[in-house]
This record gives sequence, structure tokens and C-alpha cells, in this order.
Amino acid sequence: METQKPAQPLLRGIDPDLLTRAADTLRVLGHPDRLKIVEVLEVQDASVSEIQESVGLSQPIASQHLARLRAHGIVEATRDGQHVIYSLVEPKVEHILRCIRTCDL
Amino acid sequence: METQKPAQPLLRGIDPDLLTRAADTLRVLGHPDRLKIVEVLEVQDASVSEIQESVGLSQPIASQHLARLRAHGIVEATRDGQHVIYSLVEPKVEHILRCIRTCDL
DNA sequence: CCATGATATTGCTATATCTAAATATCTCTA
DNA sequence: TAGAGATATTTAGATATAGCAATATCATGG
Repeated sequence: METQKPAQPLLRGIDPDLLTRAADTLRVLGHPDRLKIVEVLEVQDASVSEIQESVGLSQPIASQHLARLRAHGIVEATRDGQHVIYSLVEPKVEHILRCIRTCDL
Repeated sequence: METQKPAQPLLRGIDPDLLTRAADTLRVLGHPDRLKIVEVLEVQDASVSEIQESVGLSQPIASQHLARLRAHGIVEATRDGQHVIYSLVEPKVEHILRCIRTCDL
């Protein structure tokens, strides 16, 4: 029996893994500083020090937030000499940002 | 040489309060069970016991999640006799849900 | 009023997250 | 290779959150 549980009348099946991953992504984005970082990167790619200054964060804090964003595949990093340039991985996040702006959320 | 730029060239101004509130909302939605609850309510309003059964939660857990969702204005509650019927406050959340489904998030 | 079903709240422990400070790693240049 | 600037990691303490069990409140039928 593949369908072990027939009784979920009100919950239309969304892949539990997808749902968990979506929840993770929402939680990662659910921090003011990380949201600001993503907005900065939406305008253009930026180095840690640029992000740090734009958002107003200490260097370690900025780096930590970026590490978390990267761990969840929201941003990616490429090295350019001494600098590490961060950028949004995909437009998927921009959809969320658009929602945040469009809806009053 | 610390060039203390008073401006924030890369951060286009989004009201900090709005941003904080958006982050809060994302964090509240960033839980698999609460996401499921919202999806159930997207289909139709439901009582606590219905939600509880659909999502597969204990009664106190369901009530706690609903309390948190309500505290953030995501859902609202109306009494119908013994039952408390929960419903989505506004379509704003549905936009988020659409993003989650549309984008791979 | 009393009993009962439905919902909410509280107390507690475990775990996750936030922040800041210190330190480590990497890269370029002199 | 040494030094400096840029970035990353580690550590520790404070706060927040998750989950559970027990209990409290609320509304209805009798």
C-alpha cells in the first residue's frame, strides 16, 4: 500500500520535503538584517565589506548572516582577489521580495 | 582610513518597521506545521479540532501555533458555539503561498 | 448548577538562534 | 616571506522557540 493515509481531507498534498524546505527558507529570510542583505544584493552584487557598510553590521555578523544565506542556497559567493562577491542565486528570492513589497505582509 | 559614509548607497530605503514586520511574518510562517495550517485554511475555514486532525497535531500544539499565527495577524478566530473557527485574515498570505508553490523557493 | 466536549494556557526541558569578541584563514603586495 | 586588509570561524552567554504534559477556561445540554 503506497497510500497509507487517506484521511487528510483539508490538506491538499504538498510534498512534505518541499514544505519543510520552504519553511526553512522562510525562517532564514525571517531576520531583518538578512532581509536587508538580500535587498542590497537585489540591486547589485556586493562584497562583504560593502554589504557590511550598507546594512550597518559588524564584519563577523555580516559574514555569519551571509554564511547562513549561502548554506540555504539563497546567495552564492565568488572570490575576486581579496574580496568575496555575493550575489542572489536565483530570481526565486526576488519573488518573495516582491511579495513583501506588494502585499503589506 | 575609515570613510564613514552617512548614506546607504546600496540599500534603497524600505521602512525599517515594515522590514522588521515582514521578517517577523516570515519567521512565523517558517514552521512546517504552521505552513500546513495556513494551507488548510486556504482551502476553507476550519475549527481547531479539524485543523488538528488535518495537520496531525496534538490539541495544545495546534492551539499554540494558531495563537501565534493570530498574534501576528495572519489568521483570525470567531466563535461558533463550542467551536472556534479560524480563517485567513487576508489574501496577503495567499500571495506568499503562491510564491512558495510557484517558485521552487 | 453540573458534566462534558472544545479550546486555551501554563510550567518545564531541550534545542535553536542572536550577538559580540576573539581568533583563524585567505590573498595580495612590498 | 612578512605584513596588512578582507573574510571566515569559533566561543560563550543571553534570549527565543519547540514540544509535551497538566491544568484552566469556555460554551452547551441536561
